[in-house]
This record gives sequence, C-alpha cells and structure tokens, in this order.
Amino acid sequence: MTIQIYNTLTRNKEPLEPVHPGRIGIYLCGPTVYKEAHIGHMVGPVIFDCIKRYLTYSGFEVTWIVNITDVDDKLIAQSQERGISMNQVATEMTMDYCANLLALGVDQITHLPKATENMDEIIQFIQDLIEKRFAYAVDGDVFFDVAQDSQYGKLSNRKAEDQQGEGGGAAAKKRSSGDFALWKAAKQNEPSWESPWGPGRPGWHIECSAMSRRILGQTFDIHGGGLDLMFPHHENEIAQSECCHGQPMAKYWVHNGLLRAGEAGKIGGRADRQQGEPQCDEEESAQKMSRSKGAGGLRSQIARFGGDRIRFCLLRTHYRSTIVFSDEGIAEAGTALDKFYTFFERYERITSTSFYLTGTPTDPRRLIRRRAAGDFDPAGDGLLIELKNLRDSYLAKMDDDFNTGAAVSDLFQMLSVLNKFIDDQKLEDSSHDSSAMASFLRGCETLRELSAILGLFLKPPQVVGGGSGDDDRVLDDVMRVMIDLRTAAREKKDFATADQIRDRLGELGIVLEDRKGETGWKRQAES
RNA sequence: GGCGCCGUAGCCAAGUGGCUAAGGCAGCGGAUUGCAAAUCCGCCAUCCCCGGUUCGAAUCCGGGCGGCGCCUCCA
Repeated sequence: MTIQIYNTLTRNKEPLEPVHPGRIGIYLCGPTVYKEAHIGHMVGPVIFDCIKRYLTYSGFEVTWIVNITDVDDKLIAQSQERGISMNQVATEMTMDYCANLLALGVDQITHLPKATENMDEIIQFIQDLIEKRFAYAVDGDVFFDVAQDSQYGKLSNRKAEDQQGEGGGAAAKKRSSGDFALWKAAKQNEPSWESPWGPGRPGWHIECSAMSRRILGQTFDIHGGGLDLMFPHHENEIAQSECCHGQPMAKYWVHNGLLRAGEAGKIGGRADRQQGEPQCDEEESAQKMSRSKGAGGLRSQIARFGGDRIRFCLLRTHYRSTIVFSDEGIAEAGTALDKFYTFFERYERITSTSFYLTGTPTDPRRLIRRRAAGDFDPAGDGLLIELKNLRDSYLAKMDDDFNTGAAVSDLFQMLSVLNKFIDDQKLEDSSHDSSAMASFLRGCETLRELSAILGLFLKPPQVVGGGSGDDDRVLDDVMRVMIDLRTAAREKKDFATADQIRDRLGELGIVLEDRKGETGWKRQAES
C-alpha cells in the first residue's frame, strides 16, 4: 500500500516518505527555450504529470515545479542569428513548449519559474557559496570549487576530474578543471545582469538550486529529469545546494529514460569499433532524438495523431527504460486506443451520455478521484468483482514505482470485461435488466477513474483530418444519404450495390458498421 | 578509457527466486454478420549463450556474445 519509488541516489526502490507529512514537492528540470520542443522533451513532463496525478490521487498535496531556462549561450546565439532579443526567443519558445504540454494533456504543473525572473535569488545563492568558501570569483566569473566538496560525484558515481565544464578562456581561471561556472561575466553585446562580480549571467546549474530552494525549500522530496542530466547537471546541483545548506537537496532522485528515434532494420555497430565490416551505416542505427531531425515535427504530430496517442506511446513503457519512438509504434498505439474509442461510442449509445463526462462533476483537470473514494464493495456482483480485482492489480502496479506500462494491461482487461458484459446482458437492446445497467455504470466509473490517473481520455480525440465544424456537419449529412441508399439496397437484398457503397467509402477512409437497426460510420484512424 | 543500462513470442512490452511467463499489435480458428466492421471465445514464448548458487531462476553470481546511453550547457 505504500508507494515505492526508485531513487537514483541509492539505486534502490524505497518507500515514499515525504519530508513534510501529507505534502510532496517535485522539481523537474525543464527545457532551455531556444528552439521548438521535440517529442523527447515531453517524456519527463508526461511521466511526471502521471506521477503527480497518482500522488494527488493517493492523498498527497503536491507542488510540481518545471523550470524554464531562458538565459543561456544557445539562446544568445539564436537571438543574434534571428536578429531579435533573447527575451523574444525565450517567450516564443516557452509558448511553443507550453502549447505542446497542454496538447499532450500535461496540465498538472504548479509553477514554471524562469531563470531571468529569479536573478536576485540566484545571486544570493552564489554569494552564500562564496561566503562559505565553496566558490570563488575570478575576473567577473564565479566558479564552484569542487575540491571543497567531499561528497562530489555521489549521484553519478564519478569523480570531479570527470567534469570538464567550461573550456577555453574559462579553463585558465579555474583552480581545477572540474570546477564549473556559477556566474559568467558578460562578453560584448550579451544580455547581462548586474552582480557583485560585475555584469554577467548565471551558469547552467545554479538556477535550479536557487529556484527549488525558493519554492520548495532547502530539502524537498523528488527531483526529476532525463537520464542525460544526471551528470554533470544534477551532480552539480547537489554540490551547490548541499554545500550551501548542509542538508540533502532532494530525498528521491528520479530519472526518466531517453527516447530514441526508431529506424527499421538492423542496428549498425558503433563507429569507433574496429572489428567487422567497417561499412555498416550510421544511417541505419536508431538515434537519440535530441540532435536528430525529429525536432520540429511535434506539433504537427500531435495535431495529426492526437495527444492521447502520443501520450500512450510514452506511458506504455516503463519510465526508466529507453523508448523507441517510431512510426510503427504510433500506428500500433492508434489501433490499441481505437478499442477504447469504440467502447466509448458504445457507451454513449447505451447511456446517451459521453464517457468523457463520467464522474467529472466539474473541471476535467480535477478529474482525480481520491483513491479511497473510488473504492467500492462489489457485494457479490460478478462484474464488479472482476473490476475490483483489476483495480487492485492496477493500483499495486502504480504503487510499485509508477509502473504505467504494466498498469495499462489492466485497463485493456477492464475493457474486455465491460464489452463482454454488454454482449452478455444485451445492454444495447432496449429490454435489458436495470440492475445490470447499474453495475455497468458503476464499472465504467472505475475505468474512468483509472484511465484519468494516466491522464488518458480526458477529452474526446479531435476529429482527425482537421475539417471545420461546418464541413463535418455537411459530411455527416452526406453520409446519412449514403447510408440510407445502402440500407434500401440491403432491404432489397441488393448486396452487390450495398457492398460497393461500403467498399468505395472504405477507400476514402470511412468505415461503416452495421448494427442492429442502424448503421454507423466513422473515419479510419490516421496512421 | 571511466561510469551506467539493456537482451522476454513475428513486432512492442510487463514480470527481477516458486501458481498455467501480464497486456498490446500482427496472425490463425470459432461465435456473431447477407458478407463485413465492431465485439466475444480459443490458439500462438521456457525468457541471447555457457557455467555456478538453490529443493527451485527469465529473475541471483561469474564468463561470453550482442545492442545502447553518459563522460561535449541535450529532457
């Protein structure tokens, strides 16, 4: 019943015990907003969105921070390249980032603090470190003195010497190569802030130490980020914060696996490997998203496939493992999710209400029933006993380090159970038993409850294809005509004509479904 | 070179000491259907290789082989 959480710091699962009972603070390293977000940037936010939902569901009051790095070398480079201010670049890309988050259903973030809006806190933090002799200023730069930190490297199991940090001119100023910049003196024409060491800007790591302290305190519960940030970024955050405060920065360090762009075919060997054919092509190998061409296509991908589908692709795998993100994977997720969408249509025909409104008294964002509230007594009802077992199984998996990949299977099983119940009880006929209907409705609430934890099915999928509402209304009218004509043909046993209509529509991506007494239609999912 | 991860069915993917190894996609057989679609039922893996620990291992240890990440301000 206690939630277990994997802690990178100890390389073990540990029971989640908050610093302050009943409350949990989460800090997730967010993006540097210098260009459009890509799908790889969404992995952390999506999994942490689920984690927050689940913790809230489990009774905790959760504060979740995602920082926005809006001052940085790459931002400066972009602004110079585009001839606009750094602030303008940052504003544009922050909006892009947030738009993508919302499209994927990530709406649980409490604060999105920006580095540039926390300069006082950052400067104060650096001053504290200098006073405590963990940092030193040289010609307008300030460096962290790694040699003073006996604990350095405990997160990633590395030594200070491994940290290269700033090269070039900065290297000469450092006491040792492992030292890293807390403050960088401004060069010509660079945006800068006044400080005790002269005009400059913060180094990469310090904003996280400063902002997490301001909002969450000196020691907070969960610090997250991609696996690639473990070293040097998180290691340096720990060094700064723990040297400054003399207490742990975060209790649990949670790292999500990275995404790779999947390519069909054999994976080629490493370039630096000597043996074997030297001719295998790098083209073939799956590659990490961050530097690949996958960037930029995110918004169109979400528009094309729908946020739930992308989200499902990310949640069907355990968050700590690598996700291979491929076209085939998206297509497969589409087929899998269609089972749910088909069920929701069925639900609507039976109940005349939208599944998306089930158990949602108010704002869909708040659609998190408390765990205790969702519990129920099956009271000997066969359907409810099955669903209760699946619910228990699901919750046990989520309790075990947020195992969304495993939990998903219970959702599919619930779907089968509910579909079977509809078939067996003939709920689609008018003559069904009212107590069966009551069980059904209760069962659907559980499906709603559990899928909401993953942030799935919170709203209907947008109509794929992007027609305006008017177009859709016209299309629906036209489809009525087609269906009427076909129905007439079928009644005359003119199946050749009926099948021709269905086949031709099929070529257009429209699927007809003959049910008792009526024929429905829908568009085939985009793949 | 240093640190770390992974190898489960045609594909994706849970499971990390003990019931018949989840679930999804694809496929096959059946129910249903005028035929389909949707839905339901059934079938479909002994877990990269070798050795060890154990009453018992996909799960622990050792050794191979193979894939991947970080060590470059990339989530």
